Amino acid sequence: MPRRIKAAQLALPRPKRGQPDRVQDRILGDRASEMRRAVGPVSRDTVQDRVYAELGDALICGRLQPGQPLTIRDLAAAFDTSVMPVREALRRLIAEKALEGQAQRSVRVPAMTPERLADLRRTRLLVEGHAAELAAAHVTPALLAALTAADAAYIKAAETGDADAELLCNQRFHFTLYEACGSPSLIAIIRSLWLQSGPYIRTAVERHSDRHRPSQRSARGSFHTKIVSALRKGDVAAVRRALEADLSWAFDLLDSRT
Amino acid sequence: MPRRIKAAQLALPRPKRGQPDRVQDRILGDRASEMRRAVGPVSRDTVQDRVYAELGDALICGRLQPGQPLTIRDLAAAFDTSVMPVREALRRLIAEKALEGQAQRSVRVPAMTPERLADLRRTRLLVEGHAAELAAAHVTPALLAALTAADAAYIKAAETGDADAELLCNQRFHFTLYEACGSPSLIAIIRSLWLQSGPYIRTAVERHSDRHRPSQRSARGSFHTKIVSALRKGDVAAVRRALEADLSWAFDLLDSRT
DNA sequence: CGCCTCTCAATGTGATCACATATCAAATCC
DNA sequence: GGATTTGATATGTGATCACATTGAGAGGCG
Repeated sequence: MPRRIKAAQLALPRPKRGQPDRVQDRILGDRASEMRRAVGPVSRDTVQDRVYAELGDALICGRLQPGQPLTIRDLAAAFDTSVMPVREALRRLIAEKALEGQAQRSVRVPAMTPERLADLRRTRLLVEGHAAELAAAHVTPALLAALTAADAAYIKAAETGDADAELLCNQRFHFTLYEACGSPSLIAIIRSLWLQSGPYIRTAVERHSDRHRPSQRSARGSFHTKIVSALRKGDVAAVRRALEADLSWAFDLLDSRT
Repeated sequence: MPRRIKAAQLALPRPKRGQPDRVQDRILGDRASEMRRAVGPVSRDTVQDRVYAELGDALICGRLQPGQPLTIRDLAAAFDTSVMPVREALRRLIAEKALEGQAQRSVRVPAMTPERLADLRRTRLLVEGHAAELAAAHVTPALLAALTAADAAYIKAAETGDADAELLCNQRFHFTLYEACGSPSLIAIIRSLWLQSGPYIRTAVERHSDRHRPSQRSARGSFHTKIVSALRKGDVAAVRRALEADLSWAFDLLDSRT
């Protein structure tokens, strides 16, 4: 378990040290940002929003290992900012249970225990299953097209063996489905659950890739395909069953050798 | 809609202005705190933990009105601290969707819309219904005793017409049940949902109290009693039905005249 | 009279300093 | 030699200052 946070884990857009400029200058003074501001009503990001988004991506994609400590000053150095944006970003992630932090103690990525794994599995089956049913209840051709494309992208990524790409495509497929459920509260809950289970899921995916040859790696893709075909038929119950099979497949990999 | 936060809304333990001491001195140097620290492994609270807890209570009990703006400096003055603890407490509540805040803009208690109400209702029925089923699956005599006592306390509070006491007893009854479900992730989700719906639920309860005489105010208590008796029989499905009736009763009051 | 612009106070965000606590290792005692 | 204590360093938390953005009201123009 690495004691220090490595910049590579965060996939930083640009560490760009040596220049004593401030991040807010780089972002707010950036020509691209100015253009975006002029073009559309884009919600003006703050620095802490960027830190939060980067850390969230790192968690969902499993670039941060369970149990790893995250110190404010190290992260601030990695993002080349002061401690303030990091403090608030960590506070948000702790509130969403994506990180755990006791008072006056270092923040850590939660450790993986069998109990926690079983708990997350049960809750995800409940919430994501319901979201899938809601989405299936008012399915549109546009949704089917988007999911078909996302499914194809996932299968392609899985065959290459690139775990990062595979996890990203899996995330896109699922959230394309969930965001069609029309329930902001459910979507927020699901996002929190993904932040919590991200560090573990990567282990499952890599374990599967190690065991199987590229041509056999599309097991999960077949679940996605089943979801799409059930949606096309309008079979709500079958959509839920296929989604639950997909989730259970990943969690079963973790249970088999924890 | 009040533009300024009134200290009474927060039920502050002690504003105690005039003395230029710091809150952390009052808390950490307090004799009671020192005793607690010596006695048990109590998680040492920080100032932001206290601010967070106070604001959370105010939200769940409906002392903050939907749409009301909360400014960092006003809250800091009300709590007699600097802005730092308030900033982090608000950030946590925003992350839990209990408050809404765009970048560079004031934090507000979310406004009540029919869509949001319907969304919260549906999600609460799903999640709290499931938690109740889990709790019913392994019910214990201790749980039954605790719920019976909480039910009695609620009915008593409802008859007095004290909305604050009634809401507090209702909260205690429900969370006594939910915490028996054994799922940390579900409990965290439910807490977030209560923070979100608290500002609206108070309206429902007060509306009911206005319409009915004290002797008729125990409508909700009868739902609680039904939950307990179903639990005693071990009838899981009936527990869920009774809980859903309780929740629907409150939300129906809001739908009837929004 | 209505709409626009300009200005100023209010407010959120970031940076930096100060300090108490936690953490870890070397030193000490039994 | 192992457990305990005592240092020094690391780290989270709170306070304060600085600054850009927001929002509303006064003033001016069509």
